Amino acid sequence: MKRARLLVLNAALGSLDYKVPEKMSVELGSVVVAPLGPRQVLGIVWEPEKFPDVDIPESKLRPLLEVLPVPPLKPSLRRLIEWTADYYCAPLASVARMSLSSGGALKGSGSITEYRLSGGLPERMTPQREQAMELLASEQATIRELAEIAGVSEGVLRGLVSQGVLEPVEVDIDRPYRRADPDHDQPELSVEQREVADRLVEAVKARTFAPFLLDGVTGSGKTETYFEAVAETLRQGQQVLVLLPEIALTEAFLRRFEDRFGTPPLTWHSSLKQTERRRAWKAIADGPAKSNAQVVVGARSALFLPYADLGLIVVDEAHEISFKQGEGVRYNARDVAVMRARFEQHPVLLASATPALESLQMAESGIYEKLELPSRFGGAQLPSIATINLTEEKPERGRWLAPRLVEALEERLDRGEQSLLFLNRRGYAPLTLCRNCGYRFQCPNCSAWLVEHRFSNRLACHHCGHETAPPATCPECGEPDCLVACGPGVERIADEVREILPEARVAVVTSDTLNSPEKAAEFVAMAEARAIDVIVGTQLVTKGFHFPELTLVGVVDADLGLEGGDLRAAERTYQQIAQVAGRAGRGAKPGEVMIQTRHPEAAVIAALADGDRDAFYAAETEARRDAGAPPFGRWAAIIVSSEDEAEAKEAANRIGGARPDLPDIAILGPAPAPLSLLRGRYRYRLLINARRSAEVQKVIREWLGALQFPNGVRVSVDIDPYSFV
DNA sequence: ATGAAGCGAGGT
DNA sequence: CCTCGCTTCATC
Repeated sequence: MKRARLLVLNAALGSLDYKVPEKMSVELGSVVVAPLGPRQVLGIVWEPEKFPDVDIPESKLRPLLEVLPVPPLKPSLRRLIEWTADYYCAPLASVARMSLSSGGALKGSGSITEYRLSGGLPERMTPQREQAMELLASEQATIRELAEIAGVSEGVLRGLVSQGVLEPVEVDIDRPYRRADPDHDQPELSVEQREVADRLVEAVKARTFAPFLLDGVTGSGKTETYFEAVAETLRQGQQVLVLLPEIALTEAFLRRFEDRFGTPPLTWHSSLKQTERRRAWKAIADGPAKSNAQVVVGARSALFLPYADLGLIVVDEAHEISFKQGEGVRYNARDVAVMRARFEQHPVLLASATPALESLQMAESGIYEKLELPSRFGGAQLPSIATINLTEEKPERGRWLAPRLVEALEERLDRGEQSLLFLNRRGYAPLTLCRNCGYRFQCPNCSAWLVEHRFSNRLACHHCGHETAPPATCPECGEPDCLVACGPGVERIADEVREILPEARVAVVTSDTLNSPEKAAEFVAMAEARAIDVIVGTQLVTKGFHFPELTLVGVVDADLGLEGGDLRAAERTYQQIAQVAGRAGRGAKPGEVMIQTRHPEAAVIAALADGDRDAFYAAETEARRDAGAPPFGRWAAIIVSSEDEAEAKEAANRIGGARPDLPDIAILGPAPAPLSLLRGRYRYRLLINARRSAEVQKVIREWLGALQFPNGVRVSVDIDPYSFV
């Protein structure tokens, strides 16, 4: 009898053995459906020896039900899944699930039915029908997805189907994509770019593991340069994965890609529709020869897809902290990308103008090969940077922009140039309080203030999504008209700009306003057409945008990111400000940057003002070395949470009580986490600081493995944490 | 994970 | 003697 050991896609279940029916053929990596009690689960056939000490008698084995018609997961991907689970102390099943993220939808193949408007009208118009027809004007999707988009029930849409208003379209999920042409439009590269491109092309041809750090100043043309490596990978008949940190970036990126290769790449991100996801997944697994899935541009989740033949990974804006997943499997896509390249034996490129200290260190120690683009493309100059000391040059009362910055804004408007104001705070004001009794609006589910959003007239929690309308009277003392907004958010800065420059066209750019690829595209088009004079934005505007007429960047509050004692605060502040400064003067006209701060003497701010990147990295390196922080030591966090505060505290104390006593590992806490209440759960945290030589993961697994916790308690481990909330 | 079984408290 | 809600157990 043939036996198969499955990695069952159910966290905490581990492996289960099954009988392979006579006429069924499975191999390692096959994706199968298996019976589990009264249910069915998805599983992956795995090497039995990876799960030792299992000995189940044959009589207990039930037969597998079905093998899914998809290529088996390759050994390189299975090793990557194992490595990720091991390194980040996550269940194997949770990691494996990311590879099969279209889930059970892979059953069967062939076609599915989608619907679109036929142009006809219903016999009777109802408000729901009208709403549906308006919102679905240019949509084609399954009934379920259309219902979601239109905000009506599926019944309403089925009514429209029977009246012929929505017409069915058979969609073949196996239909291939359009083929990209590596020689569609070859750009002129500078000498510098050419050298870097040649080195990358050579590495792609070599078809072996080779990690690169592409360190190029903002506006140096990194994308065009690595596109040459992409082109070579296409010529080799292999696949490319480009990881980008934000969806807002992709729109501009996709256009540049299409200009270069004649067709847009596949995209992979959380807002893909189910059918698009299925099609992309299948195409990626089937490989470029069959499906034309040659280049995938995606968010970090694209990293675990089952590429048939990957030949290159590019991590663009590799310093971005959003590559680190903050919940579930807390992996860092930048680091896992390097591991994947190693397992698959191909080059990997980390590109950034402000590399993470860890990446620079790897380059310096010769583990990564460093490639540099030290000057801007097309002769553009890097912007000049000045600081404004807010303790000396004070903004007017109730305002946030210093007179010198206001003057500079006026100048740009007169000259018809664009300005960008950066403040990493969404909404109108971060805190609302009652003038009469001092009541502060707090989230009921989180230990955080509610942020006023004046544009949508809501008080919102940025952690859990809780929202209320601002009341007319204070909920505490009942006084009317007594609520005051404290501190600025981007909306408030935008208001201030409109007051100072009434004729300026102001755009607020945050994840609230640019929440879809369409909105992002619309913003880029307006900015390029110079229909916007002043952009006020959060960190979203620090990335990737290229507006040649933008010549002034104002950083409203450079000190914001330095508060709170985050281990990476200085580095993040440096990166954010350097990146946003990099938006200025990318065209023919020189750029100017003004940084408002109360601490012009702080090392980060001084380094930015002097344009002395090396000084910043040197100071930060020393600080990290002293603190035993990465890359010189390692951090990990254990987060204990429960809806019951006493229970969470109890569990955390028990973990603390069982702490191992080892010479190369220091354990701090437990203490309430900085956000001690988050989404209705009370949180306690232990921090672990280890020497590089310590086997942190092993220690943590053994430490926590020996303990048991009540039902409502969740214990999660964060290796190399980025967020310290 | 998640359904089934086991078990004490309180109700008929 | 039954029902409800909760904990414990097993799933190949």
